[in-house]
Amino acid sequence: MMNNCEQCVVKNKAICSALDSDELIAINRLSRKVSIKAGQALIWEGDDSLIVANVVEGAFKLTSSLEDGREQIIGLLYPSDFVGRPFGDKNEYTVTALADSKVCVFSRADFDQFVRDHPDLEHKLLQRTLTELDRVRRSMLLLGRKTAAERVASFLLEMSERLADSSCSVVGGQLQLFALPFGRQQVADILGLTIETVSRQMTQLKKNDVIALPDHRNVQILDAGRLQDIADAGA
Amino acid sequence: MMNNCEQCVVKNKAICSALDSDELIAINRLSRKVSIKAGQALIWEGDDSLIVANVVEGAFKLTSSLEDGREQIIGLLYPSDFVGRPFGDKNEYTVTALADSKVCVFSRADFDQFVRDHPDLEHKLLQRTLTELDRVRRSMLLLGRKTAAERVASFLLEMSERLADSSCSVVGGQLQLFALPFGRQQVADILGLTIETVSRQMTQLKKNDVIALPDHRNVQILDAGRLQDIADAGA
DNA sequence: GATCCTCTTTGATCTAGATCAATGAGGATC
DNA sequence: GATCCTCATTGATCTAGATCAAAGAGGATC
Repeated sequence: MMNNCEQCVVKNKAICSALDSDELIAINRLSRKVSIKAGQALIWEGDDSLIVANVVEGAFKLTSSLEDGREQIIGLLYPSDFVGRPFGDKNEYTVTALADSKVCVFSRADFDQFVRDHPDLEHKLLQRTLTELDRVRRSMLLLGRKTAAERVASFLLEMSERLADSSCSVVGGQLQLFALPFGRQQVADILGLTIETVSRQMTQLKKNDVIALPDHRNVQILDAGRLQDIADAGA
Repeated sequence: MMNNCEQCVVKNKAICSALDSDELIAINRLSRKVSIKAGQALIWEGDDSLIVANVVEGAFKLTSSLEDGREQIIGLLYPSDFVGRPFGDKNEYTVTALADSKVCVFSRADFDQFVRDHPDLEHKLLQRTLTELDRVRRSMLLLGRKTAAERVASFLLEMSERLADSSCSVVGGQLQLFALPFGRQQVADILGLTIETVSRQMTQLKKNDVIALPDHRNVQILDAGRLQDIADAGA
């Protein structure tokens, strides 16, 4: 079989890292690698939960929407992240590729069974889920109580941290120059704002020399302390 | 020992239901029952995660706040719910009793170890965490994209469902008359609104005969269909 | 290098919900 | 049953951010 776990690029970071080589061979038999084009959906809100997967390459957004088209991004997924709803019957959100991506897909039934038989794997999955829960709760404070300026500042700081491991010019665990993996509309959908408000807040930060914007996608943090102050209390 | 798990009121609903009687005896040795007065905190945001617990009686709110006092309720806990952050070093939120309550407390280190040795318990914990994650994500859509009217309607429906198992006059899995376990300010903190806006929305629903308000704490749903429509799209 | 196209910025105006300010309505306590 | 409380409602006003409406600003494609 071609999709061999042994040579998988995320085998050390994904939940599979809990498995030894015999177990990897077993789970490999249950999986198939699938390519997804940017914009294509992997899972639909409201559908039965039939598959779960590991992100191997690319990026995904997790969204939930209202009938009239209002959309909220409720999560982002990067390589080694786990996607889908094990041990449950419905998917409560849509998962869409933000860039051309590759995932390692399992049927949910197979996966559920395999997890029950491998407590170490289940433990990894629990840890991931707990971490994700913490992250999601943090964004509830942002969505419920923060102003537009605070939201944008918090977002830029989180992105600089989250993208940090994949690059170079790092100061204190934060990346000082980074490329946003999405456009303004999607930033707006993450922050519960409109595209215009996001744009205005960014230019404001630029005017105050807190950040620089070499182009639409790239952001450079000039004054991380100031940005942190704005994120926490709008100062 | 007095706090015997065998006679615990939540033993069939809490994660402990995964354990047989020998295991219950073992976990009993690790636990102590603690009473908490309404308003008292059990866990503080930012503190090291030293304890975890099961709610036995009462209710708790889970909050996160900004320096200037703005507060967001990011979760609610009822009897049989699990509290705390296992397998992690910090608590990211404060847990406060909303009513006089009882919890069954474990040291986090003991609990972590016990869970690792009992995969069925870990599985229950994972299921709970996944369900909670779904719930929290649903509220991200509410906080990020719903109007005040939609938020209040969604809230009333969720409360009627969540309180349903503990009472009588049920229609289609929903409780038609129920007592809110908290005041208007806390409803506002759940919905990311102000107390005045919540109050206005409630009187509006009353005027339109969608709900009745016998008194400040009690709510009666008169037209569940209408309420559902309002919750989903503001109709 | 002109013509699209899509995405972003900027400006003007509007409005949902916040804020400010009384007023009402139980429920303890004396 | 008067005096405090605390909490909820109602009203008047204000404002952050939405909405509406142009104008830039790259990149593709020809």
